[in-house]
Amino acid sequence: MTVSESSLAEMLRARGLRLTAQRQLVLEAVLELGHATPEQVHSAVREVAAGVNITTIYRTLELLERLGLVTHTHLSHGSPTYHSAGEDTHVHLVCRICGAVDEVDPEVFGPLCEKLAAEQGFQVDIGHVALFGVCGRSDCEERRE
Amino acid sequence: MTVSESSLAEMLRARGLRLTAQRQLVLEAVLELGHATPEQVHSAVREVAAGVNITTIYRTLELLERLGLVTHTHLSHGSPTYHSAGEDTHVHLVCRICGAVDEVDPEVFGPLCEKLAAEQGFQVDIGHVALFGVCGRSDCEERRE
DNA sequence: TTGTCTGCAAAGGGTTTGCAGAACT
DNA sequence: AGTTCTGCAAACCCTTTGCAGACAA
Repeated sequence: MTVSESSLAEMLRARGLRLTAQRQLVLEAVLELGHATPEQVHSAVREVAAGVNITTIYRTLELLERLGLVTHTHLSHGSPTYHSAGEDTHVHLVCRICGAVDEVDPEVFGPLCEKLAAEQGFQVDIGHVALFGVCGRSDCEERRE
Repeated sequence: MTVSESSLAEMLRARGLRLTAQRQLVLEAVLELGHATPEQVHSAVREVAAGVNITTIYRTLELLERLGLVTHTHLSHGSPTYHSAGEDTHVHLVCRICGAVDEVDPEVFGPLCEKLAAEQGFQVDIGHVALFGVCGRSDCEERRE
């Protein structure tokens, strides 16, 4: 995490941009939360710095995405969710019943991606994939959100 | 198409609901358009019946979905797209560059689904799947929307 | 100091809701 | 006639934009 913090400073500097408390806090929040909507990031940041505006969250998430530090995915209806764009790329499994979001190794997608590339010339963007369905949890129904 | 029309009447009647011109038009539009946002369905319906309100489109799409006649998917940012819930289930490939939406046989997903079911107990909802990536079209860039 | 960043307020797009009149059965 | 459905208008949620003051470099 501290690694990303310092690289944030460097990446910003390299582009003539500035390191601010807000930017550090937003990045930290995304890294900690795992999958979070702008709203959730906002809440997390607010716990540390109450005055931060939601507008800043949106602008900062966009910036961090341009810098390649985070990515977003549309896990279902409504707001997108942001997560770190680290090496640990993963595919999302979203449960239609309870809303749980599981992650699976993109490895599982290998054969499929190759097939699509070969037959359709389509390059799948693995980090952006979300599969909807029903999770196998025994308490799935109860967890319904 | 006429088949769906009459079954629409039956399905509605069976639930004490009513068949209206608007409902027939919305269903027709979805069937014809293939993949359409509420906005696009609205435009299509308006060409036949000018006075239909966007509110009615939303309410009708929701109804048709409850009846199992159509489904929706989130192909990218913004509005969802609706399509018929017929037998021709398909998976969507959305190009991040030009926005094209291709369809592929869900067959391709068979092995993956089995693996996820076996290893994670997750039942993938095939009709709801959208994969993002880059299509192989030679004129992809130019088609950019 | 200088140009970037932030907060605030307001606008914008898409979707939903309340209500009274219109329409289906 | 009795309900359901529709159109209209307004409310809502989420996101973006304009602008002046705050702040990093």
